[in-house]
Amino acid sequence: MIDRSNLGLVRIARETVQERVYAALRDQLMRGGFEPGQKLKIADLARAFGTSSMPVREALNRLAVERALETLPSRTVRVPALSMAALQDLREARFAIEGLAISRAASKMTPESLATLERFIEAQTETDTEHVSEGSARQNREFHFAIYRQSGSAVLLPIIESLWLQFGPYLRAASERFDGGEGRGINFHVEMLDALAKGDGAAARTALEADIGRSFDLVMNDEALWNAHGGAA
Amino acid sequence: MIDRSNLGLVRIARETVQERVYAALRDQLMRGGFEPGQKLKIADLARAFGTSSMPVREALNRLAVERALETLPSRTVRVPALSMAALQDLREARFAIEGLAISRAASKMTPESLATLERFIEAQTETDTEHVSEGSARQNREFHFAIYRQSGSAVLLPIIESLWLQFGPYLRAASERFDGGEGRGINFHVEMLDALAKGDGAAARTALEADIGRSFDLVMNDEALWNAHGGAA
DNA sequence: ATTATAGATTTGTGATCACAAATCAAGGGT
DNA sequence: ACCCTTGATTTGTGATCACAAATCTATAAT
Repeated sequence: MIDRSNLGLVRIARETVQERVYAALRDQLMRGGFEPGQKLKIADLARAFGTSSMPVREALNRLAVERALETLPSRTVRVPALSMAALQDLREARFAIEGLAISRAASKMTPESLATLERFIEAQTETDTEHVSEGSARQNREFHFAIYRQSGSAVLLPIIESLWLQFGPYLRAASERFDGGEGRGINFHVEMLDALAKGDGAAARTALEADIGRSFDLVMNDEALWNAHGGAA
Repeated sequence: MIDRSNLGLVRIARETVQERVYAALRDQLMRGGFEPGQKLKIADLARAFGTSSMPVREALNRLAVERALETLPSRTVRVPALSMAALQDLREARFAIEGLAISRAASKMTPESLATLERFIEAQTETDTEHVSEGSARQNREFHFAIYRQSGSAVLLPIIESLWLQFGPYLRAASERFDGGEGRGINFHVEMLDALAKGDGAAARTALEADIGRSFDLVMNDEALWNAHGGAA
């Protein structure tokens, strides 16, 4: 089909079609590009990506295993619609797991990693005055995962990514409300950075929980969300 | 046509070939049936199962996403060989996550669920005098997951299953040492049950950590394991 | 004897096709 | 009018094949 003869000595690890499709779908999910409850059909996506059904079905499978998507008994795949109880469940899990990661990171910070976090915060405050929804979500993500990566835990990282994927479809709603909301002044990221700089794991954890908790509050207090599509999944 | 009007209540969901293959491989991994570092080839397994390569590759993919297997840059799949550091990482994660699950379960126990746990312990002590390695591993698994299920967390359960899968290849070594070891008398399961019956989440968590910690100690103190195949993964 | 290289073999990825279950739509019976 | 059934369409699963990258092996050069 496509001629990909070896023009590129540059390429180290070859990139499979499945990975491109997976990355695209994952990104879309992370930024809330799909509606909760929306069904994803293999043939549609294959046509959209210009591939056969094979890479798409493997990408969907992978996302389903990561709990970013759910498989109905009829084998069709859809974006999960979280109930209020499911959101509480997810929030508690994020508190515990990301809390563990940040408290571990607190004792492993280096001047370099602290500087990196500082740069993220600066970039954050710049875009903050503009529009939060778009670039800031990515900045936020980078900031958090820079910390989690610093925890040095190969076990926790993929788990946390899965948790973020599960919250993904609601993240757009959260950041949109955050955009116009009143809580803009408070920046928990600064608190987190300060605590990490001091090596104070407990304080860092507290600030992180406040940060995560706010996102959830924004979603869970949004009446419009729960009237639109029945939240009982 | 076949009448499925009333019979349909029995059968819940049709079983795909992929699921059978997945279940078989997963079970094998859980009981330590594969060597750490062992490479799994699609064609071999397909021949062994009498299927085409398709269901096998999807099952392997799924297990890789669940971290029960790892994919090398050359796309070949193998059973991960955990380093000492990786085991410590895994142990801490299990402390935090399963600890959260049991402390949540402590406030949700019912007379029925307590009775179920008690039955597992009785069955355990019976097989205990015989041979631990085989049936007891399953009993142990059932006991733990009965608790985790009682936590009511749909988020934590699949995460915990993934953690158990990661420890799977070393579980055989642990239970074999446990078999002849001196620590037989202590049964942390009883402590866990007592704490759960009182609704004491903290005590249940402590007992659970002792239980998990012992498994890891048995593996991590086994010199033979680390001399055989270099533990630095 | 060791390393390098070229050819052969193995192995995974992606496309295409056949099949069966599920979903949807229309028509008939109560 | 409503529900049930029947048939058509859609959709996912599994098999087979073509291709390319990776691995292995044997041969040749130093």
